[in-house]
Amino acid sequence: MAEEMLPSGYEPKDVEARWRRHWEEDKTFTPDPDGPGEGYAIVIPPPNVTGALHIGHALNLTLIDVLIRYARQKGKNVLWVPGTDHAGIATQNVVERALAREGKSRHDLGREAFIDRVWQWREEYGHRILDQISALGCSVDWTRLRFTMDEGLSRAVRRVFVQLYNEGLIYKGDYIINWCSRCHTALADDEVEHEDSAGHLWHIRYHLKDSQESLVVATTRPETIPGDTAVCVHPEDERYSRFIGSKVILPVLGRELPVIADSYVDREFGTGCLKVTPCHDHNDWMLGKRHNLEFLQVIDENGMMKAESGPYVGLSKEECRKKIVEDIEKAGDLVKVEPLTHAVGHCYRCHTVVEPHVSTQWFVATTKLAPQARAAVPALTKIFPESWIKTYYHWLDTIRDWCISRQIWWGHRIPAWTCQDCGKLIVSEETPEKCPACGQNHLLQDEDVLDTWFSSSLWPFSTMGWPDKTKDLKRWYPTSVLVTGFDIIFFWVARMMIMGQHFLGEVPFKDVYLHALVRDAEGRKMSKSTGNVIDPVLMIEKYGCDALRFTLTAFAAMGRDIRLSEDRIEGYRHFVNKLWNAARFTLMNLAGISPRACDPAKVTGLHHIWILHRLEEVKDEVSGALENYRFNDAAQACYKFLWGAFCDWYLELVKPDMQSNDAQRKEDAQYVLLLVLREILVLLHPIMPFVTAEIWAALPGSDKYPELARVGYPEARPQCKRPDEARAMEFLQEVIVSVRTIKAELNISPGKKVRLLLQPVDEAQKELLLSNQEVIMQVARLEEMHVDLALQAPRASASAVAFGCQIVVPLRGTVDLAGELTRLDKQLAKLEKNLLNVNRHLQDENFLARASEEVVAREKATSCDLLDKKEKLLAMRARFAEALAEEKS
RNA sequence: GGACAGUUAGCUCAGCUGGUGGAGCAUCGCCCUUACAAGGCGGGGGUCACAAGUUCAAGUCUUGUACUGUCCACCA
Repeated sequence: MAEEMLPSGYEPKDVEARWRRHWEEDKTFTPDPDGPGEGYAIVIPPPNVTGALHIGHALNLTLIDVLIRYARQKGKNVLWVPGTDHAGIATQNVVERALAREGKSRHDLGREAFIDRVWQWREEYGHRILDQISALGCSVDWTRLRFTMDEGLSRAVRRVFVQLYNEGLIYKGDYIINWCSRCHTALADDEVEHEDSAGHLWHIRYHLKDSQESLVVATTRPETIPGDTAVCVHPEDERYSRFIGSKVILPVLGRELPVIADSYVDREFGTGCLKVTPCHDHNDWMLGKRHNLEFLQVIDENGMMKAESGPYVGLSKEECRKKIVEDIEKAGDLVKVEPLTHAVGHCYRCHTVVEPHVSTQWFVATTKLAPQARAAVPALTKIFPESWIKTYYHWLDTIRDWCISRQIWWGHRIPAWTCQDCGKLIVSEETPEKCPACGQNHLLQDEDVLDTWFSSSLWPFSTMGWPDKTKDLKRWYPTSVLVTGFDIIFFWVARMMIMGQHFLGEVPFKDVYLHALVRDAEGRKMSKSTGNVIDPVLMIEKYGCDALRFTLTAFAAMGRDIRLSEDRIEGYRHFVNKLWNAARFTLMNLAGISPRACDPAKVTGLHHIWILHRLEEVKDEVSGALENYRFNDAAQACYKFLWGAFCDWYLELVKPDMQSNDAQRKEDAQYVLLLVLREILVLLHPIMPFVTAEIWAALPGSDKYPELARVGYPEARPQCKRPDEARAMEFLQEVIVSVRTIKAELNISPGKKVRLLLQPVDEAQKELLLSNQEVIMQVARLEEMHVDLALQAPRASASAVAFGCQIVVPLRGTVDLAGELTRLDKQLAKLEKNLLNVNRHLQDENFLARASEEVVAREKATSCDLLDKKEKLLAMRARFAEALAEEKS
């Protein structure tokens, strides 16, 4: 590929496909655990196997890939494990929907056939998300691809379950849990989404048993009345204190209920009188336990009223609500109904209203495990941005035990068996042959499967072969950083911390970087129903992967959401194109040469010294930014350097060198040009792997050095840091810009060559101007340049001042002379404003006394410069005004 | 009810340790200058949400207010 000319337009599609194939076949990203370099590992947040790449994944994966590729450049031994999650409920739902289209339910198939069907589905569609990860250019190690239901990972799940059970940290019990009657399964607390919804507050009269008096309770759920087993008031509520200990009659059903007192009750809310339904409300459950109340379940797992509800048996809970309100109204006990907005729990998967439900479930005693995970932050694991630490603490501080059993089919089946003969519960990694207690073999495995997040919580070590003592684990655990969205800090991050510490004795990652959410241009969440999704796959097709990646990186400022719209991606495609064209220019001028050894610190030529100086700066900026997860800064630094310095200035400045007959001069320029391009390609490669790799391969002599994905981060070149020369270059740039501005503002065509007269402040400046005369003349488009320490400028001239040097462009009759006066006045006004600001400080005694010497000196210098410039401009303006007046007369 | 963000140019956002307000896009003017019109050059545009405080000096630190957003929480 070497030394070919690049085509005139960058065609991402072919290029990307070619490099992807190459990297995969070459196993470029498969590390050797015995290889050199410090270990650096990131595990992918495993996307759902049913998923399609959305923009959130794209952001997440891009940022990880940037870190991963950068770490490789820094000589680390880098592992990125890819994989997918079996996503229990989500996947089951997807397959069930497919079945429904055939008019079947999973029950028609039966458990085994259904699970086969899910595996089949995975075979067919599970690679889609993986292909998309690849399309995004992720440099994962495909040889280590994992799936949470793999044999190895399943073994890890069983090992963890059994050990926790034996340690008493997993237990089985009757509890009130969140029940989704559509998914037909328990949900963990954080799988319930609370949403405000408009409801009603029914005020209902409960008559006292032994008196004519009554209590009015307020409820949002009258259908649970049959399950009431007490009425509760606040112990210090004077309105009700006399009723405590007496009995009330349950409306319609007529049962007797005790009146109890508990400070849990909010006296301000409703009537201050609460009906207690222990089986159908989390708080009432708590009250029931505390006061030893009866537990009466009246709604079943399908949302239907049970026999215990008496006359309402067989109704749905919605029908029951209507009916029971009618009945109470008929009896004259409905005091009033008021509208109420309150939070109602919904299933995070299917959005059905969640019903608190009492049932037998398995739990992990996270209350016991949480303190260790809490203590690890920030000592062992740092969280970026820090603002999330509090949230992390708060969640662990208020955690309840984690309900891990799910009444679905797709997932890790709980490794627990009950002996049908003697009732013994056996928890074992392997399927037991017979009951260890009675020796019979009538064993029945628990029907439930584990919460998907159970296997996810093991991901950092299960993917590395645990529980075996593998080389990978030794080398790469704990991982270096976890990069993920803050939305799964509880689901996933905290639980990985818990499991990692418990089973490996070490936190699973040293850093956690929580990135933002990607929103649409209006700041709304992207969702299919709103129709505002930006499909990353489509963006890659339209604009190329590198443009998408650069956009996401450039917007990834810490702790802030990203508002993305398609035209931003389109905008950054221009940047990709700019790089491409800069490379084309470079190659044009490098035809036939091969890189030769040369000491860049010895190169003469101010523009070379300057660009090499800037290159050192940008190298520091990029590495500093990436090491602190400041992705946007890294992208910005590259952008500014490539476009603002390299393309806008340097490429223009070397053109005269390239046309020169001086072979040495041309060679030097070629050398520096190639060097700078190569290093900027390396810097950009983590963000834009494809276009940079493609250009790299086309550079002269590319067959002699490794491909870009294997090239290290450029070494610092301290001898090239030359701030004084860089400053001198800035002076020349300002001279050139001044000429351009004069032309533009006086309507002189930019291509029109003009005469330039310069009056430098001293010999050094004069020398500087003279030695760069050719460049200035070309870039500023001059026909003549005259430098004179004692310049006698013609009065009819446009003028400016840069670094004290007077810049004069004599005007001929063709231009609008009056324009120059307004131009100068505008400049003077701006100058005056600045001067006022600076002098306000300098005239303030407090400032002079208290500000640091350094600052005072700087302000004084600025003031002098401004004053000098002002005087020079004023003098020029005066002479010009005279000339103008003469001309008029 | 608690916690956490955000409020800077028409739009989207940078601005880390306090020292004369930046970028991209958009806009206006001039240019086909042999890498790039997906481009070049130049210009215009901001009492940095509001108020008080600390300081010689505040977009930057403190407190409060307003609005926006997110998360958590059992108000029946």
